[in-house]
Amino acid sequence: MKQKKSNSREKILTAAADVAREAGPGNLSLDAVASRAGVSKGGLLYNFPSKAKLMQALVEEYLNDFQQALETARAAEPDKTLLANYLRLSAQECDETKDAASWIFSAIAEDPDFLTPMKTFKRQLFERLKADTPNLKTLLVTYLAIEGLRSLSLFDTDLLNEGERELLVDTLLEIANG
Amino acid sequence: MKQKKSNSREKILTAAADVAREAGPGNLSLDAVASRAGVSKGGLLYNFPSKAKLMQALVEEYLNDFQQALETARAAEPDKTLLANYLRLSAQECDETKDAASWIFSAIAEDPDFLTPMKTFKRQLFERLKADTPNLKTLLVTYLAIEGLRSLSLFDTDLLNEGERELLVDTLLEIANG
DNA sequence: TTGACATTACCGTCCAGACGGTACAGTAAG
DNA sequence: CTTACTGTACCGTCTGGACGGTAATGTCAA
Repeated sequence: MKQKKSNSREKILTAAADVAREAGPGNLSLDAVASRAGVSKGGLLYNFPSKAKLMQALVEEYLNDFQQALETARAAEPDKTLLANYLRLSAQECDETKDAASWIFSAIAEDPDFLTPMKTFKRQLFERLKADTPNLKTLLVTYLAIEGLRSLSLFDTDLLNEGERELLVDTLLEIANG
Repeated sequence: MKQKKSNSREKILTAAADVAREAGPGNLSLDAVASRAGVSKGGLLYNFPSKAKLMQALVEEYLNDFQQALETARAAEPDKTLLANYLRLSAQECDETKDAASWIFSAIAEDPDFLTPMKTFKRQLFERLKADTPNLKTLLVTYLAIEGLRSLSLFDTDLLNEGERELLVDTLLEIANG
């Protein structure tokens, strides 16, 4: 019964991400989100009874999307290892969505506990990777490196140029497949 | 002695970091910082004319400390490469200061531009590393991996156990020296 | 030495504005 | 009648920071 929902929910969620990016992570107010979404404040509160619920939904949606993308990638290239799929998908995500995940800082500012689902998600995925990857060193180095890349993109630090990023990802995939 | 030693400044700075950690990044209020530092609000505003200045000082102090630690480490072990020194120092920093840098999120919530000094610092250091490291692949992989480790510790994600972290750092140093 | 003034380093209060959230009446569609 | 809102009015709280003191510490002239 998950599939119902008005399109307002989706509009509000993307509006929240937009406001977080444009107004800054600390200025994510319900008023701003509502007006950005073209919805009244009452309407927002109807869909998300509190700011906390909105944040929660933001995190859950993000996690869902990633999971789904991972499964899709895995189905599309079953010959590749899970690690290789994960690395490529993450690199791609960092590449395209410039700082789309800036709302994460809003969530942290509101309450760091909102990240708990992300942590458990990461832990589960890491366990899966450990079970699937024969060489622990390989996993550690490549996983952490891609985590570093994610960190740079999250903080909007353009430290690497195009060539360097490409070289890095290629190298990581090489290591993962070696 | 031209340098007036008002120890209030230092007290306030550490108090700010403490409050950020304990009350959460989004609840860093001047009142809380002042009372935590054992200083009145007026006194706080005397030392830091605005919240923005306080944040700025926090960032600058952090950067100064790191730079100083790096130079010290370099002087102590001149035979090691700059990269090796950087990796070890960063790993150590992630290890001991659990989530001491939680105030960073406060700064971001206040205004993401507060991170600009950190970005330029990183860029300069990275340029230095590039000039000093013959193999670019080596630099990219190890630098990003340590950045990943820093990210995990910043977000307080205890993904790796003691052995894994040790294995990772050893491997990185091996790669850097290989 | 002393008295007068200046600066430093801080105290404590007050306030305007922003924000999350509530309440409630209305409405258009199915 | 229910669902999914709109719109307005409102409340309590929190927060940055402006402001007016004030005690201690210099500084300097007589």
